[in-house]
Amino acid sequence: MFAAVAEAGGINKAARHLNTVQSNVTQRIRLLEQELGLPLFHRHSRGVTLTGAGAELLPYAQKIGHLIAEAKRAATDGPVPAGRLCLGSLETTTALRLPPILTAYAGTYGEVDIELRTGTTAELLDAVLGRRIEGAFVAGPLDHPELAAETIVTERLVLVTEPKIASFDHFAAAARGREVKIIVFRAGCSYREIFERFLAGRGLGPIRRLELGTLDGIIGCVGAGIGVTLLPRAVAAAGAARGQIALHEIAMPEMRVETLFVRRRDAFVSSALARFIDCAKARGGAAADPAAVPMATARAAKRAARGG
Amino acid sequence: MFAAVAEAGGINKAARHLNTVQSNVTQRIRLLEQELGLPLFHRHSRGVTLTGAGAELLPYAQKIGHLIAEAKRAATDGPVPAGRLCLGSLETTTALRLPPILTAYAGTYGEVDIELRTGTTAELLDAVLGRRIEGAFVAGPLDHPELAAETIVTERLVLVTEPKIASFDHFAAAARGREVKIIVFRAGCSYREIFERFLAGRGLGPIRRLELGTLDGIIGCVGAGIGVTLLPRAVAAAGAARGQIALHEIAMPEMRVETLFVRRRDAFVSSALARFIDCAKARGGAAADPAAVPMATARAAKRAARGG
DNA sequence: TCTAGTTATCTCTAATTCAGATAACATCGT
DNA sequence: ACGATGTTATCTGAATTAGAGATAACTAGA
Repeated sequence: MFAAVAEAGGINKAARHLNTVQSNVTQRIRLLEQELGLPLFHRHSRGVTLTGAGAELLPYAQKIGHLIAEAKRAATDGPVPAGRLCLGSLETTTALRLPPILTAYAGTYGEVDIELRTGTTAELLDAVLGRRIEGAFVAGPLDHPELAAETIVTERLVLVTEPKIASFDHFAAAARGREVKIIVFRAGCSYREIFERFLAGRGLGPIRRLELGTLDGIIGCVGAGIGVTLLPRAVAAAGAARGQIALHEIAMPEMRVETLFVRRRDAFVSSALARFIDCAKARGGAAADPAAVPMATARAAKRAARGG
Repeated sequence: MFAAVAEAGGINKAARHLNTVQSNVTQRIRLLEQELGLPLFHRHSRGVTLTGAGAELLPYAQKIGHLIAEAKRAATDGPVPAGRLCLGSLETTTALRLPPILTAYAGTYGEVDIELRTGTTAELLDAVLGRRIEGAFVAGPLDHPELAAETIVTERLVLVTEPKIASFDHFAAAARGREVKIIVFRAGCSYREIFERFLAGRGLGPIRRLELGTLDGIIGCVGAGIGVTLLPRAVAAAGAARGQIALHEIAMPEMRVETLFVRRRDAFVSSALARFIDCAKARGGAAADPAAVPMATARAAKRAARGG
């Protein structure tokens, strides 16, 4: 309750947030101050601010609160995954990599309710650090002392064009000085940033953007010559094998991107989360291919994508 | 309360330890189990033992308990040292090094109640790790991830004999095959172990031991030819300067001993403890010399000891 | 001056905690 | 076999505490 008041900046706001009334919060803060023998807040007309002693106490209160919540989770967690699992993922990863992972996981562990939110790498890392989600797929590389990361897949981005473009040089020649339309998943997609920097560095452009929500939509539009895109090779390979699109390797280090799964190092790993990470590592390489039936054929789809 | 029951191994014992009655503890454990929806203990006629879920919960409960205690200390701790300071020290250190530190500290910070317990290095480390004391003087070297250590003094042990023994070789010649009487502070004194290993390694002995509780007692006995001892050079130097005893250097790495002050790395450092560490580092080199008046002359005593 | 925001305090009810007494059970030693 | 001694579970009434509402007092800003 003390932590809630400190974080809300006022007893009233904290009371609303705690689903109780102001008088109650006031009383209990008063009792706490009495027990410690010193004031924890300065009261003024716009709320409260911490005193020195209060500032000393706050990190302990927060840690204690987190530990209590985590203790409950750890104690009630059984060997068989169950309960709610809150995860985060990049838009791109959600569309390209998550479907086979989720279908396999949901099929095996039906007792788990998965809650997924999408965001940028920065947003997701913040959510993980703030314990709002248990883990997230983000773009690497990453080095943070409080986070544990596992590489799910390392992929090579290739330029995807309509089939009649024979090589990257053809594309560059055609695009020089002319408008380039790029097709991306959504704003904030990390591939898009890489793509735009790449084009700008080559003096290609200006750029126009077209946003599409599905992988086959993007491949279809690219195949029809509406624009170009940047996709992991394995993801686009099936389309290329069907002659729908053409792939062009780009020899730049930025074209190697890795997808990581991150979680707080000090947080409890529920069995639901542990099995999810297993699942993600096992099936991370398999892309969502519209032609592939999810469950049993995920492995076959992966082989096909690589071979093609 | 849960943690107390788990640690005591029974509800009854825990109740006594918590200054309450058994029915109360039973009730609250029952409520906790009800809240979590699973049993935490197996009940049997000799008390209780943890279930799997209980074992998961215990470390959290302990951590939470420690954090609550520490939060109180951190919040109520002011910039001016006050309250109780629980420390530990080796017997030898207590006798040789602590007096000037304690008198200086007690003189400056009169509001602090110091509680001191003595023990071996292993006992003291265990007490620090178990949070029963805030810090302790122990013998180095030490490498433990949960402990922070500061070197208080590095000293060189010398053989102390009656004045008429001219050199170590004289002593060795006289002692070979004959009984050697060594004078030590108490069983468990780390100097004693070093000394006995050293004598055994040289084939000297057999050994007889005489225990004395004070430094000047030891020096007096050695001076009277009753036996020999091993002391830090700085400690024995004043006696040697007065011609009471003779010192003999021994060129062995084991004769370098360091005294460390250790504390838990993750524990809150009260201002009382912080100032004590300052004080110990500043005055750690000064030995307790019976001729020196503690307070103001501690520095002078140190100079004299070094110079002699 | 009035309004909208804040915290402090009082009061009454409901919930919880506490301590004691008792019951039920197992273990050990005679 | 039986009692002594230990254990936990349960019931009960008193004491304590938490909870919610109403009101007061205060401040900043319009």
